[in-house]
Amino acid sequence: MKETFGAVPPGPQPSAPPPPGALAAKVRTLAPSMTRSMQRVAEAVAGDPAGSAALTVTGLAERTGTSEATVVRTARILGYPGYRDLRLALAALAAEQAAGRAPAVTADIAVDDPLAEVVAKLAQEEAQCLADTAAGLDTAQLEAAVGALATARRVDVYGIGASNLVGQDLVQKLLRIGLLAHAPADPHLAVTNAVQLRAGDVAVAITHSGRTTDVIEPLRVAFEHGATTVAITGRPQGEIAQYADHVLTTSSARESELRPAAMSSRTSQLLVVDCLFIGVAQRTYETAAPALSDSYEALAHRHAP
Amino acid sequence: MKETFGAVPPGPQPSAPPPPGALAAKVRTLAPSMTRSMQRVAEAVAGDPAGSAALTVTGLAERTGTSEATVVRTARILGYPGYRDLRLALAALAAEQAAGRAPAVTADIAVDDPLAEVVAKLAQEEAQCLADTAAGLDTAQLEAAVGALATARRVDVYGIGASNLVGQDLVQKLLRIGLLAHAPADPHLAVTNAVQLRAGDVAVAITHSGRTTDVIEPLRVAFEHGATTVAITGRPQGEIAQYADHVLTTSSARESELRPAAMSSRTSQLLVVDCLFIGVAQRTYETAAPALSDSYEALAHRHAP
DNA sequence: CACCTTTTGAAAGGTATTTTCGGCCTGGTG
DNA sequence: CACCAGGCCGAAAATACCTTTCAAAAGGTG
Repeated sequence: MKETFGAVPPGPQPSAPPPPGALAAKVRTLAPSMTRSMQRVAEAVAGDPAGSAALTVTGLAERTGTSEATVVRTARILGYPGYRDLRLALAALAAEQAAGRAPAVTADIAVDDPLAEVVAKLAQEEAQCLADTAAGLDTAQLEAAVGALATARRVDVYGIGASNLVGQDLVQKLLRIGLLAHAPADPHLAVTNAVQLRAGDVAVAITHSGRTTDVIEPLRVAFEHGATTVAITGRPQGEIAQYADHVLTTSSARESELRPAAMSSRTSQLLVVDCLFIGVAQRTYETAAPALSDSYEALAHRHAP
Repeated sequence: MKETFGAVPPGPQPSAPPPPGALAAKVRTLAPSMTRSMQRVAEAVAGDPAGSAALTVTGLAERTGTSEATVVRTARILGYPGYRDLRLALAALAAEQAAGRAPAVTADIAVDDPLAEVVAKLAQEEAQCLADTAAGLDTAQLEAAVGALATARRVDVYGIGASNLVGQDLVQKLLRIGLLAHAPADPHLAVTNAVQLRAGDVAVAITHSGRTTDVIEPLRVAFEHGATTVAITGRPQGEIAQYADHVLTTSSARESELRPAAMSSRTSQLLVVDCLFIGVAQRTYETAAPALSDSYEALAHRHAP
């Protein structure tokens, strides 16, 4: 590997391919798929970006009581080509949070919190969740997914429970711009539907855990039948990724007793769904725009004057 | 490291520690003491920190038409032990100034926005929406609604289209903590249900416009049958308020062509729903907590290992 | 308890950075 | 104009750092 040699064009290209500030979020998202020693490393870099950026691989390995290999592996999991790049990102992150605003850590919602506080904390948590998701979303994957949807002959959306509602949201939106979409709530029906899919069709699976059998199964079937498959999940390493052409990662904020992870995942998922929708609407603007206003007008008489 | 010691004019102090920010200034100050090729390097890094940080010594040497040695020498002049450290500082600087120009009041999402921007704008808009809603939510009304729900014998949730999905979200949550709840999607069914309600029951209506006939109607029926009625709407003055004992106001952010108000209202509505749920869960903690973990465990086997 | 899978660190193998070293250009001088 | 410092510069060697490999250790499983 020659690293970034001739590959860099002489022109100005300031944008950063690796996400800048999403590190803490990514650590949280990916921690479950890490081994113990990797988690130690991830914790160290998330906890002290500045300090870690000052260390070499060997130094960081020593500080975390692991080996160089583990440090590199962790960097890979976090989405960087190697430690060198993680280190750069750490330096950037440190500067950013030194210069910028406080990360604003919210306390968990407690049983005896007054309602006013509950409202504030919930709003804050969900906002954080949105920021994390936006920061961690892989634009290239999104682009690919949007492209597939925009030209899809037919779209199936698989999700169970709360995720099914998100799926229905997507379906409602897609229908409004003229796409053919379904979000079967019944797992058997989902598989039955999936069998019908072929190349040119798109299947979207939504599952926070990435391990929900009832959602993996229809996606697998769709995948094997040649449909383009998209997974919206909080565990991009999960089993579901095996059957997904494009993986869109949602971030899960910390969970508390009263607010399980499943609850906050919905916010992330909806953001991703909205992005998909807007993307598709942009690409099919000629037909989407009139379809949107048509559907608006068609509903007008259902409202009181 | 003897290097060009005697050659450095005694004027400006070489500044021993590695300061992060004032790089451009330093380049200007130290430029006189630099040779021509060094100046080219210094200019390049000062002019495009981000781009330079992405390059290796060799890459930067090529871009500036010099050699690796010169790049390293320049780094030394600028006060760093070597290029490696200059590179880290550059990454930090780039992040810093990127964060600086971040705020940028969100413009509307345009048809030709690149996806990365769409993601950022959507996240920002929804976060704004959350903040607005949290700020505008009447805690007393919320408290009252929570109280009614916590002791309800039965809960009906009315909503159509996207709002119905929000209603289903609420229903799913309430079911998880042992409440009896329904969210009929069919307006006729909704009215049929509403007729059954009596004092001690709760009806929740969700409509952004506050004028959706299909939602007003069942709420009116419920109201007239003595049920406690709650309205979640963006128009607290709307017709629906007439039949609501408690009105919870959602905020609607500005709408754009591609993003109708209905879309952003969902975020607000979900926040309100979450607040209701948490409130109820707090007040029924004794039964809610075990019910929550039961439902979690019951689903465990539906996940792959 | 044997077997297999996963995880881990030591050491080998590469790359990127730093240092060395000699050529070359510049400008001054006889 | 020829010659000679004196320092600038880059090719290549030397080193530091990062990455990969691989076998041992740890952890599960039948």
